[in-house]
Amino acid sequence: MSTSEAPRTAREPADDKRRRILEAARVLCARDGYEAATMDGIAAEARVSKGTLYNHFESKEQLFLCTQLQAYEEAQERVDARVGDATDPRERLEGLLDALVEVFPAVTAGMSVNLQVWAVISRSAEARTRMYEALRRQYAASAEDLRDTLRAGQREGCFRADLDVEGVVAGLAAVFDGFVYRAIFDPDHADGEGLRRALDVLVRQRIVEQER
Amino acid sequence: MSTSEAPRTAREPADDKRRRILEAARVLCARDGYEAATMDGIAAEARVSKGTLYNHFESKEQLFLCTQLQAYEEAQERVDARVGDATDPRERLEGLLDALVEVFPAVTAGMSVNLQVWAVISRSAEARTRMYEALRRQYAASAEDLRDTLRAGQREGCFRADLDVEGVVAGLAAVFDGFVYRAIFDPDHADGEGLRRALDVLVRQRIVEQER
Amino acid sequence: MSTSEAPRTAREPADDKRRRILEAARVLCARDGYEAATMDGIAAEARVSKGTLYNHFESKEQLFLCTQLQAYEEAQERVDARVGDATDPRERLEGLLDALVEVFPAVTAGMSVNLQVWAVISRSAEARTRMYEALRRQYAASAEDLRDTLRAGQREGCFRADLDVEGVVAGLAAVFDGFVYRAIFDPDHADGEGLRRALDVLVRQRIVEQER
Amino acid sequence: MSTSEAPRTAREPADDKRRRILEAARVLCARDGYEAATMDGIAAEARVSKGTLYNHFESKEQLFLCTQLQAYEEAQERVDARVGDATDPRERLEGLLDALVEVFPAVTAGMSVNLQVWAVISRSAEARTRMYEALRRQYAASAEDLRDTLRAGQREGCFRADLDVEGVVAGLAAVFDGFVYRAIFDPDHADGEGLRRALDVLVRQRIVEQER
DNA sequence: AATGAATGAGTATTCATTCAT
DNA sequence: TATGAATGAATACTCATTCAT
Repeated sequence: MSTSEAPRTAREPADDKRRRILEAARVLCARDGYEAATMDGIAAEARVSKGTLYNHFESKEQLFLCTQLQAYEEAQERVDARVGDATDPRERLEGLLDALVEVFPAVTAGMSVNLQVWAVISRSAEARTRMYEALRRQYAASAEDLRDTLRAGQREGCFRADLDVEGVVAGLAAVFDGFVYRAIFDPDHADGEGLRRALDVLVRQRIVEQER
Repeated sequence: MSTSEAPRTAREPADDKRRRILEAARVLCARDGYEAATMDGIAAEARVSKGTLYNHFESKEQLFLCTQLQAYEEAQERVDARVGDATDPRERLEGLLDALVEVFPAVTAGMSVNLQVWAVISRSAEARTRMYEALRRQYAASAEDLRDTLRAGQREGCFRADLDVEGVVAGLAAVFDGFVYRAIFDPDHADGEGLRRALDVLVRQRIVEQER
Repeated sequence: MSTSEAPRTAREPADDKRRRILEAARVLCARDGYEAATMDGIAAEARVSKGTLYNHFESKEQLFLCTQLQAYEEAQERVDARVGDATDPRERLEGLLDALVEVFPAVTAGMSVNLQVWAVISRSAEARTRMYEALRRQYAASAEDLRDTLRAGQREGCFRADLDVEGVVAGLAAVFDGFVYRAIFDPDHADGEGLRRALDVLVRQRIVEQER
Repeated sequence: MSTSEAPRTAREPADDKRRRILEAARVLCARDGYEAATMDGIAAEARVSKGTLYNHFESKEQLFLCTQLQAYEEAQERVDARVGDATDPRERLEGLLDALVEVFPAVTAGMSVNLQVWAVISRSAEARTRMYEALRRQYAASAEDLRDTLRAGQREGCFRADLDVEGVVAGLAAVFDGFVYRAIFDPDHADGEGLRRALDVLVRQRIVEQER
C-alpha cells in the first residue's frame, strides 16, 4: 500500500496490453475487414482474454474509435518530427512537403481501416464528433504551419508577393487528400511518387517560380 | 450503348423490379450502413419478395457491386450530357469543369455507400477487379477528353504553349478526388463551392493566364 | 393461389410448431429454470430451428409471456368445462368448489414457471400489464360466478340469508391462492387434499350450516 | 437465541461488512432481478471489493440463500416482539392477528426477492432443504402458538368449545399465504387492509361469535 | 417467376469466479 | 484479510441463403 519508492513495473503490462489490443484490432481489420475482425480474433491476436478486451474498451465500436484517434495522433507526431524546427521559409516549406510525401504510405496503409471505422462510427453522433474533431485538428495544425511559412517567405522576399496563400493551402490539402483517396482503390497510387510530382507542379513551382 | 430500337414490351416490369431493388439497396445502405441494410429490409423497401431478390442478384455482395457499377455509369452519363458537344477548346474546357462541379454533390452523396461496398467487395479479387475497372474507365475517359481539349487549345493558340498537360490532367483528378474525400468526413465540404474555387485557382488560371 | 376448396393441410403445421414451441418452453423452464432454459434448448426440444423460434416469438421474454397467457386460458377453460351448466345453486356451488380442487394440481404444477416468468416479465410495464390483466380477468370471472350462485341460493332460500357474500368470495380466493403459494415451496401441499378440507371448513360449512 | 452477553469487540467491522453485503444483495435483486443483480454491483453497493464478497459467501447462490434465511429470522423476530407475552387467550389471539397484519407489508415487499431466490435455489437439493426447513420452522412456530392459544381459550371458556382448532390454524395460514401470493401480482393487495378484513371474517368471528 | 417460412452458423457481450499482490 | 484485473464459458439474437409451393 505504500506508494513511495515502488518502481511499479507491474502496472506497465496494462499499457502494454492496451497497445497490443489496438494493434491487433488494426491488423485484423486491415486484413479481414471491420465485420470479419471479431472480438474473439482480436483477443487471440493480442494474447489477452475477451474479458480483458472489455475491461479496456467499452465495445467494439469504442475500440476501433480509439484505434483511429491513436492513428491520427501518431501521424501528426510523425509529421512534426519530420518537419523539424527549420526557421528559413524555403527550408521549412521543403520540410513540410517532404513530410507529407513521407507520411503518405502510412496514411494510405491505414485508410482501409479508417474508412470502415468511419462508416460504423458515423452512425453515432458522439463518436462521429470525436473522430471528426481529431481529424479537423490535424488539418488545422498543418494548414496553420504552411500558412505561416508562406507568409514569412513573402515578408522575407523569397516567395512571390502575389501568392494566393489561402488558395495554395487549400489546394495542397486537396491534392494530398486526392492521392489518399485514389490510393484506396488503386494500389498503383499507394507509393508517394505521384504525390511528389503533383506537389512539385502545383505548389513548389507556383511559389518559387518568381525567381526566374 | 444505343438504346434506340430495343423492343421492351413485357420485359419492363422485370427491369422495373431490378431498378427498385438497386434503389432500395442504395437507400438503406446510405441510411443504415452496409451490414445493417438487410436483404429482408431491401426486399420490403423494393416491394418484392426475398426470393425475387435472389432471382435478380446472386448474393448481397453482387447486388451491391451492381449498385456501384450502375452509379458509375450514371455519373458518367451525367458528365457526358453536361459537357455536350462544344468543339471550341475554351468552351469545352469550361463545360468539363462545370460538369465536375455539377456532379460533385451526387458523387459525395453516394460516397458512403461506395466506400462501404468497396470495403466488402475488395476481399474478392473478381469483384474488386470489376469495380476497379469500371472506376478506371471513368477516370480514363474524363482524362482523355481533358487531354484532347488542352492539346487542341494549344494547337489553336488559345492555351499556353508551355502548359504541362499531363500535370494539369493529373492535378485536376487529384483535386476533384481530394474534395470528394474531404466531403466524406466533413459535411461543410459537400457542396461544390470549395471545389469550384480550387479548380479556378489551380486549373483555369494556369491555362488562361497567358492571355494577360 | 385459388383459395376455394383447398383443405389447407399445409398451414396447420405452423400452428403445430407454435404449440410445440410453447410446450417446450414450459417443460424446460419447469425442469431447469427460466435462465437455464436456453433458446437453443427450446428450439431443439420443439424440433424447430432457432430461426423459426424467432419467426414465431419476438424474444425469449415474449415467448414466455405467451406461455403464461395460454396457461391462464387453458386453466379457465378447464374450470368452465368442469363447472358445467348446473342451475341449482347448491349443485352449482358444489361444481365450482370441485372444479377448484380439480384444477389445483395443474395450477401448482405450472407455478414454478409462472413465478419465474413473472419475475422477468414484471420489469417491462407493457408485458406486466398484459399478464396482470389476464390474471385479473380470471379472478373476476370466477368471483362473478360464485357471487351470482350465492345470491341465487339466498333468493331461493337454500343458503343462509345473513351470508357475507363478498366476504366468502374474497375468502375463497384467498384460501385457494394460499394453498397455491404454499405448494410452491412444499410439495406435501401440492395435492388438493388440504385445499378440499379448507374449503369444506371455511366455505361449505358457513353456507350450508343454517340447515342445522 | 439470547443475544445478551456476546463480547463483540473487533469482530464488528466484519459483521458490518456482512450485513452491508446482504442488504446490498437484497436491494439490487428487488430493483433489478436476480440475474441482473451482479456480484460486481453488489460489491459496489456494499462498498467492498469482489474478493471480500467471496471471503464472506461461497457463491452467489449461497449469498442469496443467506439473504432469505436472514429475512425469515427477522420476520419471526418481528412477530415475536409484536405478540409480546400476554397470557390471556383473547389478548394473545388479538396480538397474533395484529402481528400478522403488521408484518404483512414487509413480507410482501421481500416477496420478489424471495421467489426469485427460490427459483434458483430449488435446483440444489441441499440449499432447497435449508430454505424449506427455515420456512417450515416459521410456520410451525406460529401455528403452535396459535393452537396453544385457542386451546387455552377453550379451556378457559372464552372460545367456542366446538371450535375446529386445526381447521382454524390451517385456514389462517392459508389466508395469510393467499394474500401474500396475491400481492405478488397485484399491488392493490400489498397493504394489509384486505388481509385484516379477511381475518376478521374468517377467524375472529368464528371464534368469538359464540358469545352472541 | 414469385413467394416467404425455415434454417443454423456466426458474434458481441456479460458475469461468476479466481488469484497474484 | 482485502483487492480488482484477468479469465472464458455461456447465450440471446441476426440474417444471408434455400426451397417447397
